[in-house]
Amino acid sequence: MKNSQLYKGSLNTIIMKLLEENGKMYGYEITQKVKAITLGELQITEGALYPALHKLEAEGLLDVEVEKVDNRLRKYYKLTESGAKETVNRLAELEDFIRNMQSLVNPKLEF
Amino acid sequence: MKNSQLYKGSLNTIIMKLLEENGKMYGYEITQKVKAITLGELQITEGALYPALHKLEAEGLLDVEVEKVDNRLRKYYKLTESGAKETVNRLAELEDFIRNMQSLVNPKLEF
DNA sequence: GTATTATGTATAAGTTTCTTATGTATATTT
DNA sequence: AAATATACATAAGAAACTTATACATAATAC
Repeated sequence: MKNSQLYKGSLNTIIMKLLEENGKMYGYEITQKVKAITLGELQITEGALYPALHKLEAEGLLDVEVEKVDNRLRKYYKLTESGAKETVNRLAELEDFIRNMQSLVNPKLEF
Repeated sequence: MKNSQLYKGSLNTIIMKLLEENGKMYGYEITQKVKAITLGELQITEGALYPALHKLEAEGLLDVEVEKVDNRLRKYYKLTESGAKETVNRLAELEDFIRNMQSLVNPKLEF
C-alpha cells in the first residue's frame, strides 16, 4: 500500500497549497493532480477529500463556484483572502514539520 | 501552539526510530529527547505516548523491561526482532512521505 | 516548611481525520 | 453492452490524537 498513516493531517495543507498555485480547482482535479505529482503514491479518496473541502469552505478559507462542463457538475474551489493568509501559515508549519522529522530521523545532520 | 495536525500519524515512527538509535528508552525519556531534538517544537503528551507504546508492545514490535530507579518506576522499551525489521519499512515510508510532500509544496524541484 | 516543578506511568472521554462502503449520474472507452 | 473515467456526496466505523484526571516520589523555589 501507498498511503501510510503519515499523511494523516496533511490533506488540508495539500489542498490549500494546490489552490494557491493553481488559482482554482475542482475536487476530482485535485485528486488527479496529487496522484500525478506523487507518481501515483498518494491517492486521495473522495471520502477524505469532499468532507475536507466542505470544512475548509465552512471555515471561510475557500470559496466555491459551480460550473457545468460536458453536462457534468464541477465545483471549483479557490482560496478566500483569509484562506490565502492561512495558507502561508500552514506552509510554514509544514516546513517546520519536515525539518523536525528530518532532525529526528537523521540525527547526524543536527550539527 | 507548536504541534500542528501534521504530526498526526508520525508518533509510532518517531518512537521506533529513537529506539533503533538508542537501544532502550523509557517513556518520559522519549518525550524529553523529542523535545530536545526539535528545540521544543514537538512536545509529545503522555495521553498520546503511553497508549502508543502499549499498542506497539501488543503488536510485538516492542519489548518492555521494568526497572526501579531512585524509588521511581521506569519501563524501558526496546525493539523486538520484528520491530527492528518493521522500523526499516517505517523509515522508508517516512522518506517517501517527505519526498512527496516536498514535491507537492515545492513544484519547481520536480524537474 | 510548603508549594511548585520535575520525574514517571496510566487511563478515560471526547474530537478530528481518515477508511471503507455505498449512492447517484453522465461520458468515454473497450 | 460492459467497464472505466469523470464528478460529487454521505454515512458508519476505525485510528490517532487532545484534554483532563489520577497517582506517586524527588527536587527546587519561595
